[in-house]
Amino acid sequence: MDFEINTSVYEKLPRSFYQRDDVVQVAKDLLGKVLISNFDGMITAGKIVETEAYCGRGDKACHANGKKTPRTQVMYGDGGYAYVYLCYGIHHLFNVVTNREGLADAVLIRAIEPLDGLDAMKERRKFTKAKLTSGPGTLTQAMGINVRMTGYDLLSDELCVASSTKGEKFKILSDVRIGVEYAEEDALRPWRFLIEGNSFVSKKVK
DNA sequence: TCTAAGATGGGT
DNA sequence: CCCATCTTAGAA
Repeated sequence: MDFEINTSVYEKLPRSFYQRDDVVQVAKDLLGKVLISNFDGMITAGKIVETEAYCGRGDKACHANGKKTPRTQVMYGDGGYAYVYLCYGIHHLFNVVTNREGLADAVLIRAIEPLDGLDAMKERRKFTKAKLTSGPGTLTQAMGINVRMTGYDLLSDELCVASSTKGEKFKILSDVRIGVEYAEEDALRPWRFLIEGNSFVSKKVK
């Protein structure tokens, strides 16, 4: 499939999309949108098919749950910037910072359906037979996203999220978030969202 | 300084 | 099931 960075087809989401105060709604609205990266002369793009919401106030699963540290600083900034952190010393997980200055919410992007730059993705994934972009750590590797991109403006030309004018209809499924069992009662929040029937999600719901 | 834990992924 | 791998946060 051809993909062109053409504003008549793919339009960057405006800052106001990210600045909304309901991070759960933003997580749902990010499904179906297109994540685009342009690093090292390689353009890659994919449809977002799975997300998770994290709220900075009262959510024990969120890194910035009341605590402001060097790592979580960017989440306290304005919406529409990248928060990328290293997980288990190996995986770079990409989040979209949402809400306004001082309100540290974010949406973790957990899986994409590749649309463009398949060769670059496979090369970056070292041609393994494993999953290409179905998981928060694999999609970042495929798209060349790493912790150095923390703070990147998502309205930039290197890394951005755009809407497709195709307007496909789909049903949204929700489930508990993955890997946050330590968060006690907050682990039960059904804040993982995915596109029903899409085969590129990281895991099916129960 | 020291250390345990972690929003995972891939192989056995 | 097991483990690679290393930053971060919080404790001492």
